[in-house]
Amino acid sequence: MNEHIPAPSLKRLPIYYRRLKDAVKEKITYVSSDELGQSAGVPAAQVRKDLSYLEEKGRPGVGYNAESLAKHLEGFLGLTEDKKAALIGVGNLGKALVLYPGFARYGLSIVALFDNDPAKTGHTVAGLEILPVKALMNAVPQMDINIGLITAPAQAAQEIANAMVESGIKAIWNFAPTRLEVPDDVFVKNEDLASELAVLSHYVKRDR
Amino acid sequence: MNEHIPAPSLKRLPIYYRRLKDAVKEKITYVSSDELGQSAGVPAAQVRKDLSYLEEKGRPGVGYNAESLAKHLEGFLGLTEDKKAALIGVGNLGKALVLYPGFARYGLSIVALFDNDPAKTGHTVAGLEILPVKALMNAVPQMDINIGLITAPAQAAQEIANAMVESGIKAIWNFAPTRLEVPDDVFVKNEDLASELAVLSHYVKRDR
DNA sequence: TAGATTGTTAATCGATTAACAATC
DNA sequence: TAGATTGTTAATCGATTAACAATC
Repeated sequence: MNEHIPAPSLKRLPIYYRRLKDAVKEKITYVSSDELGQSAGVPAAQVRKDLSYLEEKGRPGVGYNAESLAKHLEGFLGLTEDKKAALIGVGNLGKALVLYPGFARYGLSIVALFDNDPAKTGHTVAGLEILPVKALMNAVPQMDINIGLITAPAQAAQEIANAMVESGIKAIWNFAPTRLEVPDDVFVKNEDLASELAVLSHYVKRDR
Repeated sequence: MNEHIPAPSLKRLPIYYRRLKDAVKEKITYVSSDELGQSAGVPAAQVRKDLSYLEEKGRPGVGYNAESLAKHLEGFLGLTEDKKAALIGVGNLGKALVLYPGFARYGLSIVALFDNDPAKTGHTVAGLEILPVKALMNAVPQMDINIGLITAPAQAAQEIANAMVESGIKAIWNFAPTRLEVPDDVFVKNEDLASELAVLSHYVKRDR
């Protein structure tokens, strides 16, 4: 209830959210924990446990009100707040994330691009001019940026993280395959495609 | 030892691997579990436990032989085998993954692109012609493809998965935000950026 | 030998799941 | 009322961590 929600539960909430939005679109009023569980591949009990960390309650014998729970999740997950992000490292992955329309649905907009390569600065991607990293310091307060995306090579990542921290960013989404040293009050979410690939890779190898 | 390695352990192995390769580059012969742990943000005991699922042993009082353990991990993770992938859904995310050079390092090469949008088929990305999805059936055995990447919209994902299964693909990396129904012998790794974003988002929201 | 670090066992921690009274 | 499904507690499961004898 008032406990801290575990990360695994938190990650399932957007899945439930999508299922609820689908239900709303189909004019279905109530969705059961069993149905929500199927969308995420977990048992109904898990869903109920996950939702027990929220304030919203279901109706015994009926299920959860799709519209109301979806709204609640929007608030809880912060989907409606406009989260503004700066992206540093405009390589292929960086470009893709800028052009990826999927983030907007979850309230994230990338509003500024940075790169230390002079061959890149000045150019434009998705209508945004690529700025030198030293411009970050002013841009963060000015544009009200609260998230930093690192899509630069591993060697450059720590230096970029330092610049982000210095500029006042408190949440970093790190796509570079390296561990970042940051102060305790800065949150880092590492996204390591190689780690994920390892699981697939190991499976494929075993398979023959 | 002969137990099945847990997924969390498996995901840490590529991180240790990178640290070992760095050590090799710097001509360091031995690396301790403590050093490996620092690169992954876990305690030394965790590293030793993770490595206990492999055959390779460390030397008490000394550490792990960097070159030898790196080699072993390459084999265990299947990094050296050329894993060939077909990518279906050549939108922004799809394009990015095709152009992303990071995969090659882990033995994955995307060798064929598919899309059902006739406006896209025939065009070329990274030297690969985009083919209609119905061409998958022949391409998989012909090109020895063993992994399928789905970067299409959610609505199209299940149909694409069906085509992949029918063509003989046994491992699917699904970037579409939906759960796929597949036979038991097909492995699906879901990659849900919205789930990951939820963790960041929730943190940012709390933060103010 | 003394110091360092391993491999492994046992203890701990935290997440998942089963079970069921409460309730719509 | 009968049937369905919730919220929550307790049991289970599995991963992490501490501890330490073994060993280089």
